[in-house]
Amino acid sequence: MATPLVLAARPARATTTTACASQNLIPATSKEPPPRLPPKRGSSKSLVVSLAAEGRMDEAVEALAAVRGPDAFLHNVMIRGFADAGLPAGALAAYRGMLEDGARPDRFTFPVVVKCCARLGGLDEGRAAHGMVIKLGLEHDVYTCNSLVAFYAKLGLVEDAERVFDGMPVRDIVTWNIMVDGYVSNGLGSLALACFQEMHDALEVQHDSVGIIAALAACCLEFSSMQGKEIHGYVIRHGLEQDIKVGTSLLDMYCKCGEVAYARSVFATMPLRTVVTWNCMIGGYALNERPDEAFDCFMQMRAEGLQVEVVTAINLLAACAQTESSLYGRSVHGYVVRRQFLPHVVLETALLEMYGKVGKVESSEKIFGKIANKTLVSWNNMIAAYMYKEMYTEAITLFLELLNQPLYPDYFTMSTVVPAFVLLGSLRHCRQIHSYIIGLGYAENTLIMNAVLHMYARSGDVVASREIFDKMVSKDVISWNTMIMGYAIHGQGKTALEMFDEMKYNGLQPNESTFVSVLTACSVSGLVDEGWMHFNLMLQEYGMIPQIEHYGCMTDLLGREGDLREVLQFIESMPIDPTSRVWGSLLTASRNQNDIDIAEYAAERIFQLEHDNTGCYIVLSSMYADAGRWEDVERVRLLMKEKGLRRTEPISLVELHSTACSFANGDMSHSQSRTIHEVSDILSRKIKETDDTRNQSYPVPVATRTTTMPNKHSVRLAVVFGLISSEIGSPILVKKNVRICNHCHHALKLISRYSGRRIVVGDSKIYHEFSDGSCCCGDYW
DNA sequence: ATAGGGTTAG
Repeated sequence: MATPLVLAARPARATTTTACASQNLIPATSKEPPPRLPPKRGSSKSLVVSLAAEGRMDEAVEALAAVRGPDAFLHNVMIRGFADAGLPAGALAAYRGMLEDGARPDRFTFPVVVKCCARLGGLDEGRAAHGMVIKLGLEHDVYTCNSLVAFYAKLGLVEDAERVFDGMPVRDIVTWNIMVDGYVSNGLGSLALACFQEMHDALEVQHDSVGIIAALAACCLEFSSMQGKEIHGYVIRHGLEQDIKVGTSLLDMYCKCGEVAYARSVFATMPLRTVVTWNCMIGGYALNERPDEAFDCFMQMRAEGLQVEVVTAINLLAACAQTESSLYGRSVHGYVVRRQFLPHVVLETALLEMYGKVGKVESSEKIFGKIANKTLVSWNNMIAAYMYKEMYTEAITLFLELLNQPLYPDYFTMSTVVPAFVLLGSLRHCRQIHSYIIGLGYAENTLIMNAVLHMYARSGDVVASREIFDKMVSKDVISWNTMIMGYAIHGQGKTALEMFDEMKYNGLQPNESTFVSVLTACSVSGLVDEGWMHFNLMLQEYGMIPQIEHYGCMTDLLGREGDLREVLQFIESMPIDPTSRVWGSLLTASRNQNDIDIAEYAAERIFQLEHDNTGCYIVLSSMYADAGRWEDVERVRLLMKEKGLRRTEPISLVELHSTACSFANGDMSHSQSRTIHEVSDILSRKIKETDDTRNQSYPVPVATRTTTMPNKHSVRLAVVFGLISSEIGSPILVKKNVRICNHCHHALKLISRYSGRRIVVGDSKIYHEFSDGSCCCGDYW
């Protein structure tokens, strides 16, 4: 638009009269620029038309007022003028004015009006317009119906969109494109592709780029590069590959379907690329966990002189998040500050996520605090950042704060925060979060209820898990896997296997994870034959090649049997390189058999893979201690100190009716600590007296502090406190963060007998259910 | 004077 000369001569920022006066372009007495005179117009009608076309809507409204009895055409001009000027609310006001004027809307009115309703998310207004369309007999107009289909699809009302679509006597290519795109934007990839196919058969004309782009987006949703490749073939056959947007969409589709090589070749053969093309390529590398290639691509982009934009930075940050240090991320941060890209919610969220993933949670917090209008994604990422640093209390606190916001937690929120409740190990909290979830209306959301199932099972209440499971409307493989695993970790192997059969009976196809659950059940419950049977079943019946996790379970299973040489042989014959988890399984087996030589061998292998495996040092050290090899205990202690490793402080949490109490080793902080310690001492003495099993009384060296004495272990204090503060006969539930030592395991078996209580202790891997002198784990864990 | 298009966080 041409600016009046008198203004153009003014310095940009000089707005005072003196500045203007000094220029001597405006008379000193005039504070306002002279009124702009409209160019000569033929009539008041054409004045409205030209003002509306220029987007000068205030003036257009005035001009319209001067027209006597404006017709539908002129009203349409006004509506369109507002819409084009980015004022959908104004357009709707103009439409209402049209109705008040008694003008009859026509086939040119509704496409714009309905589109404005869609943009404003105004469902009621859109429905009213739809009613008017029918009243005026315009329901067969293709343009009008197209806008209605798009409107309903955009508001997520796919069925309404389909109803309009189905009722159309004539459809054009745009109708079909809108329907395909409508399915895509509602996450219905396979319906979109079916519609795209149907369109192909129904229309005589070829697909255009718009339809192709929508169909490619559907392939992304379906993670189907196969169908994407078919479309790619169509594109080539019909000469659509020259279209940059089509090329970019193809490249994006390949990236999102994990086919980086194809994406790269599309990229390489594109005659022209836009910034968006580069953004997609950088984002694609990041998505496929190839940060270095993302950086290379970025450098190349800059070398070609392209301007970095916000999306480029966001995609680049995803790559930075995958590097070890915060170095790259910090430099991108500096860059976006210099370019003044901030504030920008998505960018800030990407920054906080990046800092979270490289472990700089304070930086995340700082950014989070500054985001003016946080989205749910911002909250989710901040919670995830806390979780990554194992700051569970902070994660939960933030989650509770989120519940006070006008935002609704989604699946990502829940799946991020539920593990915090799991690790906190408090059933009370589990029940709280469960009721929140119901309150939020997620009771029938399979993904979220799966997380809840898992949470209860991990927190010691597999019965609650089962109740929820039975009530679930639509169970998927994960629900079954979770339930089987729930029984597995509670030592109920038989029930787990029954669930597996029932799952198959219900027509569900087991996947790799199902077998991890099944094999875990067999190993925890010592079902050796069943374990082997299912291990073989994997390949024979389901054509699945056992993965390292399955071998891990088998190692556990064999370790139970006792022949450590056999376990070692099994590990060495595996077609996959054993991981520290597998060697850890051998370590556990050798600890149980008291074979220090093999334990040392396993530990060595673990240290080769993970020099900082704290648990491994602890097991080794306790084996040395049991053997009275104090100089070796000291050696391990020094080694850990050298590496800067500190053992995870064991914490045990006991759940009572109204509260949960946590205990550390040798804990004296509780108000009843004296009594607790006294009772623990009495029990400890009683155990030694009546010990008629394999127990050798442990040597307690002078050098060892009281806190390491087994009867001061956190789990004992928690159990004793549970015993003295709950009703006689009621079960005790304790959750601890590290595995239980054999002294405590032995002691708890006997305590369960003496007290006549069921004592349930969850460690970091499984649940031990002690009753009447034995444990469901069969003394192997 | 009328409808529909590619890139962004988990």
